[in-house]
Amino acid sequence: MKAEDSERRQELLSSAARLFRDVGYARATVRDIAKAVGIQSGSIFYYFRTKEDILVDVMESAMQAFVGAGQRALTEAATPRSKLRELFVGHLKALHGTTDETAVVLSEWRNLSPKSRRRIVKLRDQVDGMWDEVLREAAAAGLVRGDLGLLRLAMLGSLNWSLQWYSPKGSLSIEDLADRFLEFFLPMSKARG
Amino acid sequence: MKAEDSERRQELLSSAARLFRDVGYARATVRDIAKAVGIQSGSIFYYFRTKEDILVDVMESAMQAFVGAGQRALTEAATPRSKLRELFVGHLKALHGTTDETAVVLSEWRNLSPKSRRRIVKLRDQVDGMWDEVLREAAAAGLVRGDLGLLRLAMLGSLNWSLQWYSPKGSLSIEDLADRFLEFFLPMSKARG
DNA sequence: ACGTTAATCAAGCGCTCGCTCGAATTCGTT
DNA sequence: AACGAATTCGAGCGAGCGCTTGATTAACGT
Repeated sequence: MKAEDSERRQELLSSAARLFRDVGYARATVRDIAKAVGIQSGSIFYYFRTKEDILVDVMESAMQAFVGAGQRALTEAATPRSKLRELFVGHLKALHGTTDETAVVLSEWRNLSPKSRRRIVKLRDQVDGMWDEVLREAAAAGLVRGDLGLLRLAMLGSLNWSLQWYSPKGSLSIEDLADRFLEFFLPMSKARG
Repeated sequence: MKAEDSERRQELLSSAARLFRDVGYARATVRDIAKAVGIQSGSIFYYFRTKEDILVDVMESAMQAFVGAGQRALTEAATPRSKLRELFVGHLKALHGTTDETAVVLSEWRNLSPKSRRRIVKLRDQVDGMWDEVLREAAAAGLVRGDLGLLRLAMLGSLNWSLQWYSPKGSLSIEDLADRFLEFFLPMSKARG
């Protein structure tokens, strides 16, 4: 098995992701990451050229989670309103889910080299494109109005900020949260689709 | 003049704040901060016990800027809608203004000790209280509905996220941005006050 | 059983970091 | 001018960092 896609490598990635999320990229040392999977710190560099390479991998797959959530919303929902709802739910689930530590992609941009940053930005643009598509349909259906680019930024801001206060362990489910937020942004049209 | 409130100390604080904002707390070294004001790195510790003390000071005065913005909005605006608008404008101005580097208070919580964190949280709660007060009035006037705590989180999320994309140098003024965002959250009631 | 390659270890290099400290300098007061 | 206090310097300590390297072990096809 090639080191590029070995099991150990995945193990390292997910341990690193959790550490990056919990204490931040700068404070998470390669020794910490190694200890989390039970190997010596030097062995990490058999799988990754640099510590930054680990971050790039983590952030890229985190962004991919958002892309996937968006694509699922677009294909599995029919009406503009339900597409928007699924976009909300999918985004929140990606943010607060347990599989990937997608939170890292929101807070560690600073530690990326310009070249790596461009790679991630491309994925982010893909996500933005899907939102804009759904928002255009929603606007055509009279659900929303105003500058749709600004609306997307407002919506994503609200959703992403949930990282600062929301816990899936609480009494508010992700679906409920998505519905409440959705009502803030389109209070008219109670049962339109 | 006591070292507690000397001019040099203020100089250090504002230089440190800018560095924290630009490259993050972890990557901003005390040597960087010292060089920015033209002294040796060791001299910093004549004014601050630790590097973290600098961050605490920066974050505390940043939070104070938001408190001040909120108080101004509450006293200088009359109707619920205009209070909310001034809250939006004041918050955005504090975020993107040139006097304080308030952005630091949103991104560097992780580097605070539990004790320091509690100090800042207290100020944040004060800000939240003002928002809730305005939102209660807005709800009473029929401007908004739903869970007001969630609404506050949604609004502040939208505003705070602007840090990721908004630049005051662009064609969109802060007042315009505040108005557009406000319309997203209360599209009915065009001219209600 | 052997040889080859993949995977891991153990040690440590070179560097930067926050911070210390005694000496030197500046400054206000008399 | 002289003194004490406030301020700054300059050198460096000790620790932790990312990363390297040569040796060592594990895994596997033949």
